[in-house]
Parts: sequence; C-alpha cells; structure tokens
Amino acid sequence: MKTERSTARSPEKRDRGGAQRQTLSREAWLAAARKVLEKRGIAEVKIDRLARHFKVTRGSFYFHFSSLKDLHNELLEEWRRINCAPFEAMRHETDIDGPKFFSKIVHVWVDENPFSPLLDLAVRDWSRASRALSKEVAAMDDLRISLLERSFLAMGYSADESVVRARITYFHQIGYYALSFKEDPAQRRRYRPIYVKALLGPLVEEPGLREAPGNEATGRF
Amino acid sequence: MKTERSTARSPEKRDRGGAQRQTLSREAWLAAARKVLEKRGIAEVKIDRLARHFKVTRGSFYFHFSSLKDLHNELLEEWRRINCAPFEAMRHETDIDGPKFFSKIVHVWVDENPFSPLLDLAVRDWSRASRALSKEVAAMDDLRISLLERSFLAMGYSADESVVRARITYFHQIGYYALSFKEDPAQRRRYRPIYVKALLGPLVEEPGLREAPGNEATGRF
DNA sequence: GTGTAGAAATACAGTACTGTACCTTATGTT
DNA sequence: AACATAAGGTACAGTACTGTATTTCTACAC
Repeated sequence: MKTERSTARSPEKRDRGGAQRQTLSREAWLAAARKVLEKRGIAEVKIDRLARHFKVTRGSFYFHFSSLKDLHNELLEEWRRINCAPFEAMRHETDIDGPKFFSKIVHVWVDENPFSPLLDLAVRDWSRASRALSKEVAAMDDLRISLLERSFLAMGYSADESVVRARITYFHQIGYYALSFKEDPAQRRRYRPIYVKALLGPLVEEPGLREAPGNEATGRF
Repeated sequence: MKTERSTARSPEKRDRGGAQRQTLSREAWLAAARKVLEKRGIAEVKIDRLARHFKVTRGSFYFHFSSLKDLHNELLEEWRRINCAPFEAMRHETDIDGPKFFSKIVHVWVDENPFSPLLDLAVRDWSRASRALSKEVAAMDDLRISLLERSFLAMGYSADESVVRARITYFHQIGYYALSFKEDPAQRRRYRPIYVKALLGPLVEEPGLREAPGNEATGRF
C-alpha cells in the first residue's frame, strides 16, 4: 500500500524519491542517456532501463521521443555541439602563432569544458557499428590532427615533422582517454614541463602553456 | 547443388558451404566469435548470430560450450595468450640494452603477430562493463608502460623523463589503434625516422629499429 | 467547475536472444 | 551388426527489450 496520499489532488503524485514532483523533461532523459552512453557505451542505452531508473514506465519516454533512434540522434547532436564545435571554430583561423595555437587546441581537451573525453570515447566506440558515423568521426579526427599540424608548421617544423608530431600529440591524447588514466595533480604538475619538451620538441622552449584557470584538477598538462 | 557426393554414407551432410563436411569444432566457434568481437564488440557476440552464420542451430553451440559465459572466458584466454603473454615474457628481463629493448617491445605491436590490435581494443571496450576485467586491463597497461619506461631509463633518461616518454609512446600506440589509422607503406617508411626521432628524443641516434622481416605491410614504424 | 495540454500509465504485440531437455543422424570402432 | 561419440536438430520456457494505441492523472488557465 502506498503511504499517505495527500487529501485533495495530491500535489505529489505517488512517490518519486526526490523533492517537489519535478516532472521529467526531454532534457532529463537525454542527460541520463548521455551518462549511460559515457559509462557503458551505446549498446547499454535502453529505453527500458532509463525508465526504470526514473521510476516511470516506458510510455513516458515515447511522449518525449519518437523512438530510440530519435534519442540516438540527439546524443550525437550533443557530441557535435560539445566535442566538435570547438575545433570547427578554429578551422578557418589564419595568421596563427604556433605555440599559442597549440596551447589553444590542447586546452580544449585539458579544460574539459565543454569537451567531454568520455563522450568522445563512447562515440568512437559507437562509430564502429555505423558506416556513416565512422566517417564523421574520422573527419573530426582529421580536422583535429590538421589543426595540430598547422601549429607545428607555424613553429617552424618541416612539413613531414609537423605531420608526425601532430599525430603523436593527437594519438597520445586519444590513448590517454582510452585508458581513463588518472593521476594526482601534484604528479601531473611535476611532469608537465617534461611533456611539453617531449611533445613540442627541440624547436620550442616554453610554449606558454598555462594551467587552465580554476580547473587544475582536470587535464594532463 | 553440391558437386560430387561420394557414393556410400555421404561424407558431407547436407550443404555446408565449404569443402568436405568439416564439422564445427569449439575452435571454429571461438574463431568466429573473436572476429565478431574484434569488429563489433562484445555486445554483438551472440550465440544466435554465430549459429546463423554457420547455418546450424544453437543446439550445436551448447554442445561445445556450456554457456555464453564459457565462450567469453575463452575469448579472454585468447587475449591473454596473444596480447599479454609477449609482454609478460619480458617482465623479468634484466641487464637490458635501451634501444634494443625498446625495439623489442615496439615490435610486438608492429609485427602484429601474434599480437592483435583489434582484439586489444575490443577487450578494452569490454572492460568498461566489468570491474574485474578493467583491473586486469589496467594491470596490463601498467606492465607495458613500465617496460617502455625501463628501456628509456637504460637509454640514459632521467626517471621522470623516462616515465613521460614511456607514456607518450604507449598512449600514442593505443590512440593509433583506437583510430584504426591506415596509411600506405611508402608514406609510413618516409615518416619512420621522424617518428623515431620524436619518440626516442635527443639521447638516441639510431635505435636499430628494423622493419619486421616479411611483414612490411603492418605496423607503423 | 470545465477545458486543455503535458506527463505518465496500461495493455498489447512482437522481436531477439539465452538456456535446457531431449531426440536424431552420421561416422568410426570393435 | 552393435555401439559409442561427435555434431547437430527440435521444442519449449523465459527474459529483456522496442514500439503503438489508448487511457488516466494533474496542473493550470479561464
């Protein structure tokens, strides 16, 4: 038996663990779905489980979304907004300063705001199941690498060496995320100049890589 | 219609696409499962689909395996044999020569024999769903990184710089696989010395990285 | 109070899969 | 010929989902 029903038109419906009835929105479903996507992968994003998590029935989901596909598309839109747009914005930058541009690129990752490494990783996994998506992911990888490449060119590296250094930096970044590597901030600070030296190579002394203000706890540099 | 049926007690049963009746073995199921795992991820490894692929019913699967879990364990065993054992074998090596040891480690990846990048990637994905497995994968990552670290130490780098260079090399390797990066061999050969220079840094001139004999088409160096 | 729209429930139909128990067929051995 | 064994088939039971159509509840507007 349900405990206390309030007298008239009970302002809370039945019992939804939380505060004041706060009904579900499309955004709430989306946010929950994103969490699952990031933690468990796209295959685990199930209407069923999301509904159970919210303690409502699946009927509610279909009020907000036309189908699972609809939800999937929305998740991809989020990936584009959060993880692609910041790089797209740099695509047409001209007259760049090598170290500064490099720093700007890297800090999209380091700041993790809005960029989400877990989302990036999850979408990459997801893309292995979908032809179209894998093309899109590959295009995004190409863009990111080519931005890095331009920064190395601007530092004075040869075309070939710029390509290689861009790849090392980028692959390294992706691998770092793939391992969900964690390390305490003190260690990271100690290693930072060594990373800089190793990745940027002999042509650059101090590239002006700043710690992201107010965000020391994330990122790697 | 299948060509030649032999006269008495037909040695082929009905029609199994292939040659001479070659009935399915546990190994055949395992190999097919591994292919799916590598291409599509563990979530797509379904008894159902494997059986359809072989054009037999699931009943057959349960003759060879006690359960799906059984198959999963076997897949993990394969990963351990193929992708872990080569590094385990180096764990206790002593009195190492830096560049040579580095080369030896890297060539496990480059030769891709028996090492399978796709399997490694798939198991890494898989591990995100399982606490125990993720611990095992993390331990393997640690081992691989520490081997690289030892090679850099032996080259004369400081403790800190050895750590950082080992990580860069390893993360880079993992990222490279995560992107399923493909490039034609000519390009790769051109970039090889630049990679060597960038990854191994100023303390090493020519590390004796050889092309893997008879295996020029794979790997990256 | 009545109406309305947003949010959720209910009921139903169907698919894709795991697992289990038992049966059949081909083949090789003695 | 009788038998054992390997491989596969059949049938059933159950779970975990997606999707659809319809209905109920609730807040708020008037």
